[in-house]
Amino acid sequence: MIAEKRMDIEIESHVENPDRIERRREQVVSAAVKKFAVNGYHGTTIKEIAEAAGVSTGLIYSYVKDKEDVLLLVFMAIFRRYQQEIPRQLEGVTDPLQRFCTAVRAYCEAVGSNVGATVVGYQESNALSPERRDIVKKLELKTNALISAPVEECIKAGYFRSVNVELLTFRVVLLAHGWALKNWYFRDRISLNGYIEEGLSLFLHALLTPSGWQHWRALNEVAMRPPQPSKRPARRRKAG
Amino acid sequence: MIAEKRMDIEIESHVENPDRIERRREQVVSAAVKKFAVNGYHGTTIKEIAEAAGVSTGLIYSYVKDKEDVLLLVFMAIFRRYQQEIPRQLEGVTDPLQRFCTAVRAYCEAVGSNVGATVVGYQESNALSPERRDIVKKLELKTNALISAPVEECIKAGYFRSVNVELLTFRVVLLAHGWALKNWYFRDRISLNGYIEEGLSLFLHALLTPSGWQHWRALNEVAMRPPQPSKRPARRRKAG
Amino acid sequence: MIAEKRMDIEIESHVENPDRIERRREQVVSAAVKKFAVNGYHGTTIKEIAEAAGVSTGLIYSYVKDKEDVLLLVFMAIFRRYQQEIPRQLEGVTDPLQRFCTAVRAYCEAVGSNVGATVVGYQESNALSPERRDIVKKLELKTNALISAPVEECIKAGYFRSVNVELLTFRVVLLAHGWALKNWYFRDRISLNGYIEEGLSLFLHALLTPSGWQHWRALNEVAMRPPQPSKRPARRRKAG
Amino acid sequence: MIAEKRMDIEIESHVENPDRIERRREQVVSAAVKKFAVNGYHGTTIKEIAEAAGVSTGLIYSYVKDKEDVLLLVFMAIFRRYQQEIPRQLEGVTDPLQRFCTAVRAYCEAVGSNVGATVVGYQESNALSPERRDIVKKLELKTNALISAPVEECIKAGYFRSVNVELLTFRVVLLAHGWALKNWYFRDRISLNGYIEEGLSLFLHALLTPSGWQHWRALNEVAMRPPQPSKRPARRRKAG
DNA sequence: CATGAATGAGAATTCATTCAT
DNA sequence: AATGAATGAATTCTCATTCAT
Repeated sequence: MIAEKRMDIEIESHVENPDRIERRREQVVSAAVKKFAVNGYHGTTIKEIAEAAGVSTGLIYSYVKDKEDVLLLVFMAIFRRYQQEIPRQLEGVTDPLQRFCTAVRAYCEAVGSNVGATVVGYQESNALSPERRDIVKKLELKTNALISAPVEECIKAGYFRSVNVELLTFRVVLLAHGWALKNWYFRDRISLNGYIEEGLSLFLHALLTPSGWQHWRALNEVAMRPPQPSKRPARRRKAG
Repeated sequence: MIAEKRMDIEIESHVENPDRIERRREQVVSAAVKKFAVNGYHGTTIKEIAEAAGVSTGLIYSYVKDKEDVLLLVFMAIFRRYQQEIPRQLEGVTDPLQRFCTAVRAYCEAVGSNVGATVVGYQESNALSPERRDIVKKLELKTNALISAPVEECIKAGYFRSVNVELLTFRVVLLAHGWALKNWYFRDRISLNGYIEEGLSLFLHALLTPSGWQHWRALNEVAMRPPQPSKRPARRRKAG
Repeated sequence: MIAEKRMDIEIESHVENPDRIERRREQVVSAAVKKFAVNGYHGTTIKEIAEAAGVSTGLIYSYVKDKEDVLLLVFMAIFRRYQQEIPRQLEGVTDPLQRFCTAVRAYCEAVGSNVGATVVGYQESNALSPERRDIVKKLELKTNALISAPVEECIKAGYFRSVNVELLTFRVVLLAHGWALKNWYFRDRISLNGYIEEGLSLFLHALLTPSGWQHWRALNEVAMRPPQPSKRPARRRKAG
Repeated sequence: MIAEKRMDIEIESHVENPDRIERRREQVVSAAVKKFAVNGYHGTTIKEIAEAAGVSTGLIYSYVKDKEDVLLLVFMAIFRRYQQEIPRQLEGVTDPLQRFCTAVRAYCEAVGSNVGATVVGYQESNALSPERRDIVKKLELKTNALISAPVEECIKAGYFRSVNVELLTFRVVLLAHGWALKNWYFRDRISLNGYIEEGLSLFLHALLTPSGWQHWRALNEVAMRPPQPSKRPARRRKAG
């Protein structure tokens, strides 16, 4: 946790006090995300970020080397969120299938609660210098591990067919990011929850083995957190 | 068809001759795609595009109102490609299931043969003014129709479960775009073909009804282009 | 007359035929005046002039060295007008006082019938290169002679007090140009005629000697072209 | 008075401090006037103004929205000068006729001490956008009031014939501006003072009633500031 | 002679970054 | 530490001028 907390420690700052650094950077990143989400990275000036953060332009440069660093901080904040939210929701969940579903939901919800930043992540990733882009790629792969682990568990447990884990993970990631990327389209057509369950259902239909289906039914009879019934006619069919 | 071909003529130009317009714009767009793919829209100057296209900066402004128009032309070129390639490959294919598979493959291949432009499409779409963004959205929805039509045919024929067509279409789109978006990752891990078939397999497993599976097997006995065998243990399950 | 007609012969042209040169230049100047009057010299492009003249941009450069030459042609056209109009109206007028009044009226009317060009003359004169500005200055002084001659005659005849002829001439010029310069203000307040007679009246009151007044009254009894009565209370005063 | 002083504060600036704004703008306007007077508005680049003012190009845009604003500031500076100088010289002068003469002289002197700016005013007024042109027109009319008031007083006092005040005012304005407009001509022929007194004499001859003349003579016997005797032979004639 | 596409130098403007206060 | 005025390099876009057809 401390590692994550200080993940951005590598970014240079003229200021000594680490707490102050953290506080100021949060202030700036939060303002930057807002602005970037509306006008994009290139459409946002440092001055605007400073104003939105309620600080002077000069101050930003005490906590950041250049404008790109602000973007990198935004990326880091996104990934930090994933690293915090997904494990938090997985806490105490032990069943592989449940862990998979929970991870997918947690990821999608994390994206959903920060559509702006996620879109910025996609749209502006090539505004980063190669080195910084590498950092982001690493963070991305690290985040993927949060999804691929439950997938592997499900395969090992015989619930999922044996598929290419990497590709599947990536498809889950796209499911989540898709909500952000095409938010303009989905916004007034479907709820985030509906979107998630429809996606999850597609994955389960594609992956569950017969034993997996059995386990799935068993889980849903205990019914801790059933997917929305309307979205699973298949279950009833199977149940019937 | 002619309408699509001249879609970009609506963009203002000081030059009258439509052939010349088309030729010059192709020249410019082609150079722009190359440059945008490397440095992004904002990271590319008009001068660079002009140089890459082997023309003067002034010339560009004879065929385009401003830099944003160049980006719009790039988008239009992408969509034009979809509108040309997918129907071309569907020509003569009548079976719904085959049409679905062919459409998915054609879409993915179109993206694959123009990764640069597709990524630019994602990354820079918010660099467009609202009106132009609307044009792009419309083109996108129009392209989606190329996928959703076969999906609906498959459902009507009883081959696919009855799912939300819009969402499914969108998922296919993401499958295709995913190849471009994460190309940096997949490039040295999997071939485009492998990527496509893995994705297609996932969709089929998720969607095919028993009758769909039957039809699928029948099709593959004629065996024009079978999915990789290792990916279909499920069939046996259903059959059993 | 031929000299004036060919006044602009010094401007280079790639075209041989003098008649064609004249015709084309007239076409261009007339278009230029229209455009300049609305958008000024700097606000008008060669392309716009060409369009307004119904020719190609290239053609203009066959009859003119550069854009400034077009402006110079405009100036020349203005002065040609003065040189034509004022003498034409003075033709047959022999009385010095009448010649003065006629010259003033003719000058003002010439300006009035070409407000646009006159304003351009003022506003853009310093857009000319020094050499061309010198040409314009010479033309201006030459035009002034049309006014200063009658003034001198009037002084010699004892009708006018002996004043500084140069200054007075210049004041008459300003009277005429004033109509153009402040046209935005006068347009809906007074007619050109009213403006002229008021100005003329002021000059006469300032200049006429007693013998001048006497002559003036005599002239007006013959009454070829009396100033508007309402503007000459002074006469009555003297008469009384 | 304070209102006038801060008139230009209405022009947008990124800088808050009004004193700094005023100081910087003066710096820039002063440089701009110099440059404009030589090369005109269009012939002067922002870079040149910046260099002449000893600042960076960027700085100018902290105090001004665009280049046109610089021109507007130049205009405002001209009018501010009139609004300051003319009232200052009229201070303590109560006699209508003296007020008229003083106002005319003050106006001409104000113009004379800033020929460059005045010429720019004429030549470049149509370089302004309509809204800004309106501002300038209003300022011009406001300035005219400084002249028309004494004129009306003189008429009311019976010193002047009853003439069209607007037209007369305008003629006085042209007298003053004429010095600037044709400065290239007058410069080596006559002093500003000679020019003024000749002009004033013309007006007085044109306007003074018998009672006006009487008052005039009385004033000049007290002889605070007599017009150059050589320019007023008329008086003697009348007196005789 | 006439055309109009092509050129490219030049201008206004923006904005990341610095630094004196 | 914080401020925000100042800098100036970089970029988009324009338009006078040329020249192949």
